[in-house]
Amino acid sequence: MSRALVATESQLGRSSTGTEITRPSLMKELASRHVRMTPQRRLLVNIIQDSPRHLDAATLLKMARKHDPDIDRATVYRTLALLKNRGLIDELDLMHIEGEKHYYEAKTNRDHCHMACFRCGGIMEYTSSSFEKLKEEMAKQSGFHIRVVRLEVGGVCKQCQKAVS
Amino acid sequence: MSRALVATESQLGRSSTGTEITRPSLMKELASRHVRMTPQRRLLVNIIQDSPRHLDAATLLKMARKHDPDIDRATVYRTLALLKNRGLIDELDLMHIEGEKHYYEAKTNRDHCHMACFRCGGIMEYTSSSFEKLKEEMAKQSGFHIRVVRLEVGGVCKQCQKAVS
DNA sequence: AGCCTGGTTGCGACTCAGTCGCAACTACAT
DNA sequence: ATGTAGTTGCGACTGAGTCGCAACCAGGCT
Repeated sequence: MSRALVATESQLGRSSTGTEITRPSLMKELASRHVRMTPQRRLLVNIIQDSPRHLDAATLLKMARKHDPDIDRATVYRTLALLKNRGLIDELDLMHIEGEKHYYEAKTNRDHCHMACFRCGGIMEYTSSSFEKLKEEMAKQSGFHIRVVRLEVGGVCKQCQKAVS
Repeated sequence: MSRALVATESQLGRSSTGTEITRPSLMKELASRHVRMTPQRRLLVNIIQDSPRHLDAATLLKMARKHDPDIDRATVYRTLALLKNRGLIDELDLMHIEGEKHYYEAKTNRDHCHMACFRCGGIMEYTSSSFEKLKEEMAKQSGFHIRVVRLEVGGVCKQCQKAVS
């Protein structure tokens, strides 16, 4: 009932716990909304969908170029904007642990929090029913219609605390 | 006990509710930590401390130049970094509602959440004991030592929902 | 299957936030 | 009053992201 799910990832990789968190198919979502599909978009969307880690625009571009060397930076940004505006991906800052860039991930069925370790740079994901309750409470008390929520935490992870610094 | 405090601000101004949220003196904090004080820092720190709104670096620079026309951009950034690293100010994105810049505010005694309205651009602040509890829960369950928390919400505020769009 | 057209792409030039190295300067401990 | 480590202003730089434009093409229509 109030079981928390904690997933660790080393560096910026993301562990797949597979149990509670699921991601709807971006391609299907786009098709059902009659968004025009191009080879470039297909490529980018698939990379995002399948990525086990949080991607920034530059990394996404690099990965895409392995399959289509001619794909452009602008296309990457435009596709990310498209997905973001349609609420299909979330944009993260991950506490700017590696500079000012943004990270993206396919939206999951449950909102989750990202905890960034200032020592090792690792990112942990965290979901709990308390988070869901807080969201509800906020919406109710403020009358706000919530569209996106971003909860990010910076600090030192368990492992790095143990390690004598 | 679980009373929520909701403060509204028009545009990017911030309403001072005065009741629960307080801000310790930055100047005193810096003095007690033996941070070297220069006229430039005094000026910037005072502006930040007294500001009723969330400031970005460019605005802070502009305001500072009214008193010291020679103060430099780099000094502003360096002072912000200094305050941030010492945990005296919080850095906010406010959901990038006005571009990629960052906003800053003197750290308050209680963490609070920022709710950004995509329609009117207004920012609301929100504190509640549920938020405090969630923080505790996260720290406990994950073993993370939390240093900074940022909870940001994007959506449509009460007023803008009423207004026929 | 072929055509049309509005949406999409690649390109190059641009903006804007933020950083850095360096020489001149200064807060403050002595 | 002095010495020096820390700070400032400056200018050049980086890196993320945007924009206007001409060429291109997805997909609806025939």
